[in-house]
Amino acid sequence: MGNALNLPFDPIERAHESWSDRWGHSPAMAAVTSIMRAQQLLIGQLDATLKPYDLTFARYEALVLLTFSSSGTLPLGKIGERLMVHPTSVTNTIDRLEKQGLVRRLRNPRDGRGVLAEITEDGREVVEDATRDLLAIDFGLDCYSDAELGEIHSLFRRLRVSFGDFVPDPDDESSSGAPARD
Amino acid sequence: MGNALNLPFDPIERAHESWSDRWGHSPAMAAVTSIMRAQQLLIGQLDATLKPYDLTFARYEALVLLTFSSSGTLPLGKIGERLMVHPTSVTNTIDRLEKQGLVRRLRNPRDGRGVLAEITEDGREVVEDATRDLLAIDFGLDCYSDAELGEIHSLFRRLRVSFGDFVPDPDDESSSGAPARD
DNA sequence: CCGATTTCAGGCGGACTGAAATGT
DNA sequence: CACATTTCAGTCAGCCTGAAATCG
Repeated sequence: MGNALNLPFDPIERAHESWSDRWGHSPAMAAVTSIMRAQQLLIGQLDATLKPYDLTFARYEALVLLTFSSSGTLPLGKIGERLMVHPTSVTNTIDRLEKQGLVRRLRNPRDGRGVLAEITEDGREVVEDATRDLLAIDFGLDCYSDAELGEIHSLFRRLRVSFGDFVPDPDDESSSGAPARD
Repeated sequence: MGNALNLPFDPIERAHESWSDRWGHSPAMAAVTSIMRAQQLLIGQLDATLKPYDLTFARYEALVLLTFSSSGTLPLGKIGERLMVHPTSVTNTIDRLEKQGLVRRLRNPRDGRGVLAEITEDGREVVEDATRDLLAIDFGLDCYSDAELGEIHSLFRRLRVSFGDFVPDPDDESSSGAPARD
């Protein structure tokens, strides 16, 4: 996984202190470095957990998305939209999954320009097994309570809105992180 | 930057709903996908902000670290330790910064095995300018209050401890995220 | 000789750009 | 024709492994 440094001090805290001395206290600087490191640790553990299946978290997500479709198929473009990844990355992801026999490509019967990815029986089995393993490690977040996980989810939803990922439903107060006032 | 999808729905929320139908409610799954997306958005904006200086956030961090040293120098190994990156990644980072004239390599006078990276005058200027720009966008986190930023920092400190990044000072209650007892 | 530090060669998965192929 | 969808070729930064070189 490449971590477990066990330093006798917190390197991020130390950087934050030096930073404050030079440019002034910046909670944003401390937070952003924390987020970067957290993501690095999490993706490391998730990918390590999926390694027995020769999957990465990105490919796992694509596979899961296909199981959510009633027909087990989705146009590549839809996959890219839902996973928020570049079209060429989708092609690459589906290429790998297809070589592993976890999906197959079909011509889209309703649009000759399009291609459908269809999950195979092997793919469905792998998703079930991999999901069991990921749930067993709580997606790397077992140090948090459900309430804290909800807090994280809610805080970052706001960030995604502010970056224009999606337009929040004005009737949904959970999108703002604060109670709605009509 | 590659984002600003402006979807009429939240793709992560939708995935979470389908997930709940199939494998049960998992706040961890929702949180981890939020974290992944947040990191992707943030690194995109940080790197875009640093592009005029031909820097990435990773190289910027190395440069900043050097300014924190009183001599303006650090052994490469120390840089790797503080930034929590692989030794070969440090070599690569310093290579690039050296080609840009922002650091230079020196033989470590106290250890013939070691190499010191020293920030140049150009390097110091670039750090000041780049820092100004990053502060101007609040490191991409301008949608949060200082209290929320502290919350994020504190929550992820706990994650980093649980992954063994460092051993928390037992006298420091901020390391646990919960009040200390005796 | 053992161990620490850094470098080098090389591979890998992911993200991107630009252009092409194909079909609506 | 313009437009949408996917693919291909190629580049790039990042992260890793394994082996070498250098020195304590």
